[in-house]
Amino acid sequence: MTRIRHQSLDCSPGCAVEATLQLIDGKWKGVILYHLLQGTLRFNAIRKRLPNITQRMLTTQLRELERDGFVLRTVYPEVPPKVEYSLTARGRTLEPVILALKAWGDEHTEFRHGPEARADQNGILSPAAKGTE
Amino acid sequence: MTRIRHQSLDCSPGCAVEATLQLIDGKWKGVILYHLLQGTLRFNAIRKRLPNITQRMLTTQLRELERDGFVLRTVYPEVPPKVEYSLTARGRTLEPVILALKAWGDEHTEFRHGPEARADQNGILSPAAKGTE
DNA sequence: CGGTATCCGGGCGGATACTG
DNA sequence: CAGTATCCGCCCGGATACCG
Repeated sequence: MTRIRHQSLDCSPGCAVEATLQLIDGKWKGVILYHLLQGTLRFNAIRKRLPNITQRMLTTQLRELERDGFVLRTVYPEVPPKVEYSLTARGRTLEPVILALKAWGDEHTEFRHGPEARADQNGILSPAAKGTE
Repeated sequence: MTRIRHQSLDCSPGCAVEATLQLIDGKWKGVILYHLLQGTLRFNAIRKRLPNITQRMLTTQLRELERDGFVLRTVYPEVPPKVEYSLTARGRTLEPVILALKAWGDEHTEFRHGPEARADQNGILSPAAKGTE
């Protein structure tokens, strides 16, 4: 696994764009990073924020983020186990990128798929823990 | 088709991040957008900048970008045919996002596959410096 | 020149069951 | 609680051939 996808990075100067995209690609990585920008989270805490992600996928994506040096995984040898995920310094350098993505989405995306998806028992964390940009 | 991937956008506030990512995802879209930021390009002109993209893929990605309202396709009824691609106003709103991706890549990516790929026949934008390890 | 049509392998990611 | 293991469908995207 490890999200190889395909690594033909022999493109032009735009190469850097591709390279970055491949790192935060993966269907869930962007959102995970976004949530971790707001602070350390436990495994199931992240799950609550991504209602549709499967356990397997969350693990996979987190492992890849960890492998890429964006996320720090801290295991507390307790019973029951407790694992916390936080951003590394390198992970935090992605903040402008993530925020740019979010800003654009907020500005130009309309969510049209009925009102049912708006039901969200959140309030877990302050959603505006950071500036709008 | 059209890059459906999967549209379970019922995520939390980070949803906008996902939404944006899905639009510029697709292995080549980011780079294509990047190059089009620099001006109108003909089909084969784009191909030259993406040495590894296949004709089919370039067409597909351009069609999706067009369908998403990012790219304008102009056909000149000549012989031989001439088709130009340019960004729409909406497409240009992605500029900060693309530039954020490129900036991060320039700063944090090392291209490890020999010095041959450093040959850029055009310093269109700021080529910036490659990062340290 | 700028496509389209078709075939096809592989990875991506979902579902489910089991573990420490 | 926080995983791992396994099975498997489906989409992504490459290769190739042909068309206006």
